[in-house]
Amino acid sequence: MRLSQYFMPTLKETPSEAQIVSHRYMLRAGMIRQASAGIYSWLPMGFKVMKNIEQIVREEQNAAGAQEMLMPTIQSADLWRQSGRYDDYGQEMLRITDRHDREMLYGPTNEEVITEIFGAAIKSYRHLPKNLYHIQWKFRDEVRPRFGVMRGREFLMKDAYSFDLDAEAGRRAYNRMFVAYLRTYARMGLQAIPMRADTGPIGGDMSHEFIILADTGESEVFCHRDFLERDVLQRDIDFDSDLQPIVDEWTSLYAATDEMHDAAAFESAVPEDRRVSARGIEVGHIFFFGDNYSKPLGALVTTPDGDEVAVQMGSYGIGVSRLVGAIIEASHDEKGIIWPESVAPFKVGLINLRSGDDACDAACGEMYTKLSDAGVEVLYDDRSERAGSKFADMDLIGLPWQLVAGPRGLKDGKVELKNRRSGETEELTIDAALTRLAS
RNA sequence: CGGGGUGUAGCUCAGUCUGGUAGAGUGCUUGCUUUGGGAGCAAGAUGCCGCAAGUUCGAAUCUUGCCACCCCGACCA
Repeated sequence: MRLSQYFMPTLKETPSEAQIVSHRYMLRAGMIRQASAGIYSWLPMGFKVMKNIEQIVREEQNAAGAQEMLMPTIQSADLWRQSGRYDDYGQEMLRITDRHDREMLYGPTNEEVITEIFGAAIKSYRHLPKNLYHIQWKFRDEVRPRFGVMRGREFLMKDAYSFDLDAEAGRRAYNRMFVAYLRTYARMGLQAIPMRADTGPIGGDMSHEFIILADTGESEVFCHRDFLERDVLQRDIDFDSDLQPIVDEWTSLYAATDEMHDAAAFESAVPEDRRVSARGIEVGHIFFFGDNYSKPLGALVTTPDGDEVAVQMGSYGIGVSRLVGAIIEASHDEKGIIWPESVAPFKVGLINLRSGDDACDAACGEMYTKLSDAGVEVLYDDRSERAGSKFADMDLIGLPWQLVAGPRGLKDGKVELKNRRSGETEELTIDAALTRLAS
């Protein structure tokens, strides 16, 4: 993509409404534009990042055996009356009336809809287990939206729902999602820590929040330092195998948000030099809830014995749009964003230091074409801006690599390759730089 | 929902107290000079001063009502 043609309205100054770093950088980098409180338009670059995140989520869900579908944003109030949540949900639910005076709502979550769909189609234990998910916009009418996309009212969420015959099978479904989540975040360059979450009236240990550490996190968290040194991607996962050992490995060490925190337990379980107390951002939540919805909504299956039982369910959410902000919170410096390569809108930012100069234009044109042909996504800054503003913009938008060509280096046939994260730069020939980036 | 605050150029903000032709910086346009970390000079364009009613000869400024947005708290993916 040539920057001269790309819609990327960057700002030099920070709009006054933005407080936290991800919000400031997303506005300054031209990734989003606020439409109204807690509701954003996603401009091309922000949209690209969100799509990259979504794709990682999708791949890992599929690998774990979940099947993608799509449910509507607008739901019927009647369905929610059956589950009893229409009145319980309160003002966070955006209620709508259609032209026939029918009560509708903009879905804040999808348990009712999926349970109805499942219940209408699946009647026998023979068709279990199932795990269905979608990636869809949700709306929760927060009293006070803030932090940009981290806590908007409208947000994109992946929510999966598992259906099993009994609680033991439900645990296996839960474990698959648990491990898939670890992998999903790791692929985005995040170290997410599963923390026990409140299971409410159901009880048990089958609810975890996935938390990443960031100074601007909304809640205080406490955990063992070992979590920060683990790499779940190192081993291959067979989702058909028993995943309990891996789950145990990730749940045996102390990790809790402030609501679940027990200072005495923390101190006895974790040696002093391994204790981490920090702030965290919740980027996912998994929950096993048994027959809470299947019972009232009549999602019953026949058992091998011929009995009818309500199906055992779990739900598994990942805040996709929130992750865009969360990744920035976890990965930035004073100049701007630092994208992990897996979610970066482009891999390389190609900077032509003097657009209009024949040698620079030719060298950049060649590099742009060859990288593009090699399947490398390049944002080519061909604008006739000054070097300083090109560097500043490129640092702000945080592409992993900056490839810089100017008259000075090109005299010797050299270009400069800079790693955004480390700041290291290297002078290379054009061919060497291309080889490096295309590999 | 309680408390506080702000609405003036794309963005950051002055001007409001004390009513009298709408301002600055930045960004934008044009030209020249520049060109390796947000350039210099010159010329230019840009506003229902959040909306509505009122007071007044005259309202960005005073009064009333409304709307929007932000911050703190309580609440949440």
